[in-house]
Amino acid sequence: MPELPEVERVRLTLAAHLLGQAVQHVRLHRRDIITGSNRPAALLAGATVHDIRRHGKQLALIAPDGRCVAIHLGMTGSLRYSQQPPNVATDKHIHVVWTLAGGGMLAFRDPRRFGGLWTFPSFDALCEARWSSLGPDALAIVPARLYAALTGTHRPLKAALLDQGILAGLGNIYVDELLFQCGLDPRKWADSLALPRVQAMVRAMRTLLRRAIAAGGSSISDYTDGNGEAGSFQNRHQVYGRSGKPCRRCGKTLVGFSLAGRTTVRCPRCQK
DNA sequence: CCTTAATCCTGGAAGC
DNA sequence: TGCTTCCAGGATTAAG
Repeated sequence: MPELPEVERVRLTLAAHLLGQAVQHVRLHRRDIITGSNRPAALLAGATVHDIRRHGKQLALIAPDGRCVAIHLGMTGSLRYSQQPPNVATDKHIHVVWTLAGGGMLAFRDPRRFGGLWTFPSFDALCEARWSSLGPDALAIVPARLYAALTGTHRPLKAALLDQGILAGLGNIYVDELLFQCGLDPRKWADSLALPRVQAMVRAMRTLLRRAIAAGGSSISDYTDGNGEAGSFQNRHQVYGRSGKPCRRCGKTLVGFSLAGRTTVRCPRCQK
């Protein structure tokens, strides 16, 4: 499940292959994976990949003239670069394949299809239609902004942190990990945190996300980066997926429960 | 405002 | 072994 660290990994690995490369043609195997024009030019055919940006969990491939494709990987989406053509005949989940002038190929694959592509004539149009409804990126947000957002909502902390309109980039894995790092109960009210605690949370969040990126992200089910490489941060998870196991800090049994419609794990001793 | 539940979808795991 | 059932979850939407 790609969250900020995984999407950033994809961005970094793809940038190395795609920036400055011309898109020769695009092969679309599923129309309904795309919102907006699905004409080849809208999918960057004939253009150069000028920039690859990320906001929260979303990516955008941008052409010099501003044309862009926003990509959300959803649960099982992947973008993979290769020198060889992907085998579309045997893999029914490859929905889009870009062929680059240099011969490289980029494939968008998404078995569960919670992800998708959105095409726009300009970067401004993308921002207006999609990114403006997102909160600040989790790596860029300043404490005062997060404090104001949390103070303005009366919900469990976990529910607020999962809300992409408040903060863009965290999903179920990193919210649970962050709350453990902060020693905070996910059920605690978002509007009960004093500013110093939010300041500490932002610091912990940056550290957590940077470490996860450095480790290549978390490969839980089938996540891999743009080169098909798995990450290793799942081996360093403190709580996510560890319900019933001993807390790595205090030894007490970690407790799993449902919160905000999500599987949640916390340490009853370390998180108050 | 807030909540929960249903929806989309497939593969993997669990149960019988 | 082989079938059925359940479950995972990001984002959106509807209903309470």
